[in-house]
Amino acid sequence: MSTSATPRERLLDAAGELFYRDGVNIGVDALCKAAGVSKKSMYQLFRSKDELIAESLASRGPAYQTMLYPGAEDDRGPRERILTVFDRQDAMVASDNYLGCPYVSTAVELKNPEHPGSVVARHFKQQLTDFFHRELVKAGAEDPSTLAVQLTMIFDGAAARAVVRAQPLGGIGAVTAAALLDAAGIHAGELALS
Amino acid sequence: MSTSATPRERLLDAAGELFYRDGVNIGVDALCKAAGVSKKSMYQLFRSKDELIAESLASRGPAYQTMLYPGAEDDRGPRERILTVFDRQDAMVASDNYLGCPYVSTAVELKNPEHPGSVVARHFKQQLTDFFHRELVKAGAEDPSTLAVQLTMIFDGAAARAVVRAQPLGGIGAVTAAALLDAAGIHAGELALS
DNA sequence: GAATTCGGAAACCGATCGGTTTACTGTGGC
DNA sequence: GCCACAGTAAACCGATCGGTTTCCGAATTC
Repeated sequence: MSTSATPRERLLDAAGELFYRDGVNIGVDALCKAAGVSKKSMYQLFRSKDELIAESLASRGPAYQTMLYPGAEDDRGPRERILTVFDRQDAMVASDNYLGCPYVSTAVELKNPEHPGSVVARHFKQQLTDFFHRELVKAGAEDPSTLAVQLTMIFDGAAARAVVRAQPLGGIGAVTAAALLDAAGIHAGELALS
Repeated sequence: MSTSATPRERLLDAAGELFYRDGVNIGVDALCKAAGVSKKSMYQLFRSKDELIAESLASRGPAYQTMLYPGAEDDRGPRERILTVFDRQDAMVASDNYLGCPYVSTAVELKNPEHPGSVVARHFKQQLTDFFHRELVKAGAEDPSTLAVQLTMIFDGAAARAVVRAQPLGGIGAVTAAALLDAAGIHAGELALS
């Protein structure tokens, strides 16, 4: 455990990992011990455990999205860029300590949709839908809004399937997304004719 | 709270509701108080809280499936029978105290896939996939196994979407399932030619 | 009517919960 | 040297955790 990072960074990192691995009911004591930070420091850096939950979720966002979304340098077509998300999710799911999408899992545990952590989760899901939507518009999809939501749903469905450890069916998310894109007439390398 | 049912039934009912509404971390005291059962009775009816979790999940199964699956008296085609599941899910999701599929949510909270409750959840998901599979075979689907898994995934994706309270898009599960069935060439009222 | 069983109420156990407080150690500025 | 600050360790708070035990009342059985 590196002491180099600031207490705040160490706390956010440890919280991100422990809330994911053990659930949001992990104790504050265990959290602080893992982060090498005193409870006193934690409670003057964050108003409450609930706020730490939300902030640790939010702080994971950029790295998570970078891991999931294709970068701007990927100049393949929208279809390929969309399917990249599902391929990368498949890779994460294959890890045996995968416990579902951190945002959905946290929202499930929190139950209360008004909880600051739930708000962050909702925001992240919207960003995923927005990414799909942008690509679908580029591809000239007929109904990009509906299709973007459908793709988000498949993403979360694939994650749920991994959580319950249903018999693995490799790449099922990508296959399903591809089927939906096929049905919408969105083919490889294709851009909207304009 | 009815005192008519046996302590075991009252306990299973209360557990089914409270574990769903408040999460599996709800205390045994609160549980027993809600059920009108003493802790002593609880612990001689169930070995542990974990066993109660599993048994209450299992006991909900039949009613849940009856609410979700079309009955044998529904003699419409496989496509309609499959879409019925999604329509009924939509109705459940519309309730403002919907907190996701109880089986997936519990598995998410338990984290441990070896937990007896997780085993029950996995079993229920397999039963849903099996239902889809049977209908798809009746419809003469080309690849019923893959398609059944895809439909299960859409089911769980729609539930996840409701949990994070993403902007509601009514019937999106049914629409997506229908799109997948269309793509597979499974049309209304159609039975396999044999 | 006596004995036995069932089950609820509640005390009890050590551990942990979220959160606060005190006391102490380092490290920087000046 | 000295002061102020950041931060850790640990005690402390009342509440609750999963689980066990004791006690006692209300049935059931013969």
